[in-house]
Amino acid sequence: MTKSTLQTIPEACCTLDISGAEQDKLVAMFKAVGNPIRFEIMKFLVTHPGCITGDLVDHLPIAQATVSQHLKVLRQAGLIEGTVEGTATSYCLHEQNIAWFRRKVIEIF
Amino acid sequence: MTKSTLQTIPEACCTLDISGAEQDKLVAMFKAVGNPIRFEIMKFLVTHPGCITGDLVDHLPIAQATVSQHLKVLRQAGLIEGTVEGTATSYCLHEQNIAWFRRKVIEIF
DNA sequence: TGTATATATCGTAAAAATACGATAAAAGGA
DNA sequence: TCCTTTTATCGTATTTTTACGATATATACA
Repeated sequence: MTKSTLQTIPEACCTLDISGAEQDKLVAMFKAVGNPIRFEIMKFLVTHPGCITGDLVDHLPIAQATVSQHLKVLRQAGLIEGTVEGTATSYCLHEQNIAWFRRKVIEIF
Repeated sequence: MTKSTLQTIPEACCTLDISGAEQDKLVAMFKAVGNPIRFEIMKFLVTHPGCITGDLVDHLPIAQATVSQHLKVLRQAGLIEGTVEGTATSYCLHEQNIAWFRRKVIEIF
């Protein structure tokens, strides 16, 4: 008797309205924030909106180049926004995308 | 003139009540779900609660050993629970931890 | 007791992430 | 214009993650 004859996959009890590019975007956000340093950056931006890269470099135990790299990951995930101000760059959470993120988490989990 | 003399770190506009082991746990959850295969597993468990490992192996484009490894990551992050039933293992979301996860996301973001 | 089934774990190769120093780029001030 | 400041990017070493086949483990069944 083959496996497929007996196997009972539980019925889908519901549907989940996420897939494709939207799902990829959400997973990228989870991945971005699923790193201790990047989570710490997000925390710092919640409590210090508009701070510049140097503030984060001071706050974190890693080199400037690495902070910059992490900021890039968060930017590309759409979680934060950088604004060039003179020689500095000011960072904030990307409120609109964060709101979307929160909605999706609530929707799915 | 030194940097510290002029630098103006923006005031903390608020506090964020997460740190230490709790923060580590949350980051681990984000990391676990921040992988396309593992997110797909979570989705499948939402729609097919109580399914067994083999169901996931059938549903995913990767080897059984790899699925098992991903399930372990999700288990260790506290996102899912496995129940041994005969030779099979039935998986479900860990509802209590998922609820905590959702609360924390809402609280922070 | 032997065999089949289901899953977890082991060992390992390949790919990706993380970190750093060095350097480029871009703006401001002397 | 030259120097300083700030940040991003490049090149690269190291670590971690991801994937696989092979194998161990544990239950069920004949």
